[in-house]
Amino acid sequence: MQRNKGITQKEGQSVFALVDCNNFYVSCERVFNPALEGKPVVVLSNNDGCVIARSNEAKSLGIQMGAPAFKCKGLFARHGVRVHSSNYTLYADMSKRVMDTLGRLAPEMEVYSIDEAFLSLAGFDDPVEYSRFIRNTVKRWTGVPISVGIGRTKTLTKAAGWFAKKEQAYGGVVDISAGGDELLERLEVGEVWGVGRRYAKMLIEAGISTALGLRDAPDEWVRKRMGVAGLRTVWELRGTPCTPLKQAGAHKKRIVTSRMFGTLVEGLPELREAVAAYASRAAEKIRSQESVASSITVFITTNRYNGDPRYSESATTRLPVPTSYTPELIRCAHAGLEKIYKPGYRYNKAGVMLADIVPAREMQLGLLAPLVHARDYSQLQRLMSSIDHINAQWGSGTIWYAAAGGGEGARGAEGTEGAENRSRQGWRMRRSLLSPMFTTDWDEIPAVKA
DNA sequence: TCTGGGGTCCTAGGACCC
DNA sequence: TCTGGGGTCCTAGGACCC
Repeated sequence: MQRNKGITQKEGQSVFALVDCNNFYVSCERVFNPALEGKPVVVLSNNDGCVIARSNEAKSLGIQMGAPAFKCKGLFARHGVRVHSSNYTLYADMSKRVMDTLGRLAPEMEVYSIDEAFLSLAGFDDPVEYSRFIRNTVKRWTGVPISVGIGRTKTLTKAAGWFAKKEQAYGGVVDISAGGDELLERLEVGEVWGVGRRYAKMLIEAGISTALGLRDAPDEWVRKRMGVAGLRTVWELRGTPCTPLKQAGAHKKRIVTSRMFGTLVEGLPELREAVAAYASRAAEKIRSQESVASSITVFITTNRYNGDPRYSESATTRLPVPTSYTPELIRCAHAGLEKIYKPGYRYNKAGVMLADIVPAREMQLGLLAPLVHARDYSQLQRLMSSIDHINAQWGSGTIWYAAAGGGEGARGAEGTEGAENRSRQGWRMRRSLLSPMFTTDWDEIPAVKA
């Protein structure tokens, strides 16, 4: 290891692969509905707000990523586009299947996102051939098509992956260590991993328009204009690894649960319900990584597009003792909400963020003594883990918190109206075009007729 | 009271990613 | 009617301390 300007560099020959699921959410829908094959298909964000996944056919129609769904209605109708609400339960389950498969095929891997993973292929005689094998195996075992980019650094695998995905001629696998310069010259600088819109504009104005140009830019100049992160990107383009594979099991440093509401919300009671539901979900997430949080932030905001008077505010509460205990987190979230809530506004989004996260086992029991008897504390932990277990087995929302005003069932919006003392539940999501929970709900597993 | 260097911690905001 | 929901890292500046 050698150090220079904040960059850690590893010696030795490295070979990485980037596995990227093609149009992942659309591919998940297709696995269970083969009639979608060859058709233009899109998947919408929560509340059916905008387009977040497109099949190749939909991309060819000019449908943009992030396009508001209401602006695409005409186009969808004219071309018979199949439109789906997002079904994260299904996608998360499919993702796990893909990642489990990859885990069996590579000695080391980093799950980078719901649809991407980096693998280490150091030591394989023929990484290209092996990547084709991986590609076929994932397709056969899960039904999901993938592309693979191969290179000496993660940044180079991303560049290779871009060609593997965009240019069919490669057959889904591209190794950038052969003919790298030619590919880097064909890659627009804005497509480089780590170069976003701002830097792309700056680089183009400075006369650097391709990945190759960026690779050959002087260190000092890059350092000054793009910081050490930019310098790391440039070194990686040159084949020097600066970002190793992230260890499996690394815990998140922040956990956010936030949603746009199904309809605009004015009253405090409804906001309290929404915030309780989000705090409860965030608490589940943090318990699943066996951590506790030392601070909780609640935020609310009005619609930024509809011309309403705008207001958005957040409140952070430091927890006297780091915790993952749902009722305590709901209590603090409510206290924060009371501080920032202003009547007279129509809110369209709220959220809860847990921060200053530490592993539960590192929390010193001594800290707890003045507040909770140690035995009580372990009882609380057992209670939480029983609830999580039941919800995992029988579906999220089987057991929920009264403060959240009714189960956050996987399908969300149904069956909670009418009870006394209950708000109108306008904050719940709209998902009118939802596909069935094929893999995670006993009632919706497809039946095979023999 | 003023002057100065240097260190740490925290926070807000910017840039990026999917 | 109608515009997602997560994350990471870095930097600059202020407060505070010696």
